[in-house]
Amino acid sequence: MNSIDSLSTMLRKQGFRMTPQRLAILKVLSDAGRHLSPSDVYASASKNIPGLTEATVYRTLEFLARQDVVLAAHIGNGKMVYEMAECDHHHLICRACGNTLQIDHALLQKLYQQLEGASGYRLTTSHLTFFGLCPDCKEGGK
Amino acid sequence: MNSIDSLSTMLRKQGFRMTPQRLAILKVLSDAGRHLSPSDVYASASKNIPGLTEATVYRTLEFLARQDVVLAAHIGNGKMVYEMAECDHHHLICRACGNTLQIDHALLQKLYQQLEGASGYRLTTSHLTFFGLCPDCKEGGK
DNA sequence: CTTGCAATTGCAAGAAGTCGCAATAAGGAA
DNA sequence: TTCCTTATTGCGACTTCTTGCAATTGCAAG
Ligand SMILES: [Mn+2]
Ligand SMILES: [Mn+2]
Ligand SMILES: [Zn+2]
Ligand SMILES: [Zn+2]
Repeated sequence: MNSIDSLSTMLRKQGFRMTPQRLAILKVLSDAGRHLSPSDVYASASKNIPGLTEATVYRTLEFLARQDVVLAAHIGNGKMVYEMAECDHHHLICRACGNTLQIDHALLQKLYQQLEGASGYRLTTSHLTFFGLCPDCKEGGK
Repeated sequence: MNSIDSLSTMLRKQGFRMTPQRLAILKVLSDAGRHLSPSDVYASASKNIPGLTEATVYRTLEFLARQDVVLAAHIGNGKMVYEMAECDHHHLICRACGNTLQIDHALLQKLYQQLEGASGYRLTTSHLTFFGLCPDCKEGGK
């Protein structure tokens, strides 16, 4: 649990508290290694934390996202999803068949610099979702 | 209502029906000229269509988005928003103060071509939301 | 080890959004 | 105009997500 331990230490230094609920939710996300919905997280984490409520799951996921510990995304299935913030990436999803592709953030690096230069903003988004048609679905549609 | 008339004709040709509900919702969006939430649309449109239900508003907005007549976005206030699809643009929003900036799609044109080339997908998203810190808020935070 | 404060939780109510189904009605054909 | 097909609506139940508040509890200080 090295990663979770060091995250805990870091968060405690910021004045936040590491409750059993937070640790369990962090462990679920860390073990899954993929996008999970709040109800996925609730289902797994409540096995170890019997009294856990869904409201706490929602608040914890939002908290972890604000601290840049997890990434949040709308991937078009009507539910928010979360995952540990490890590699910087984005998603490209086919509107027709749902096929998805990861896009390395490096590809957007130049655009980000351009946007920062033009706007004066400091960009912090690092988990975009692009939609389109995959090579297979492109054929039938057009 | 030239624009709505021509949209109606176009949609009818595709086999869709232009109901009073759809026309009223389209007029609300067209008159507003800005992002509206489903409940904003419902509040305005139900003045002219007494029996209108929120479920119909949600379904109509989703329908119009799928037909590329309106653009949908999550702009970070917890509610979906919609607007007529007129100029292609994106949004850059300050996480701290909420200040927003429009970004012309032309700035992303090159990235889109790059992504399409690398993935084989045909990209259809044209209403992204970027988050960051505006020049003012950047100072205090860092 | 105790104590105390404020961060966090559970609870419960409510807002936001989705969906199946039967009734309605748009609009093309006759 | 009338008829027919089927897209669309209203309804109601349900899922997803948010929020105020009082009770709990992490954890730092003594
Ligand atoms: Mn991801
Ligand atoms: Mn917009
Ligand atoms: Zn596809
Ligand atoms: Zn700002």
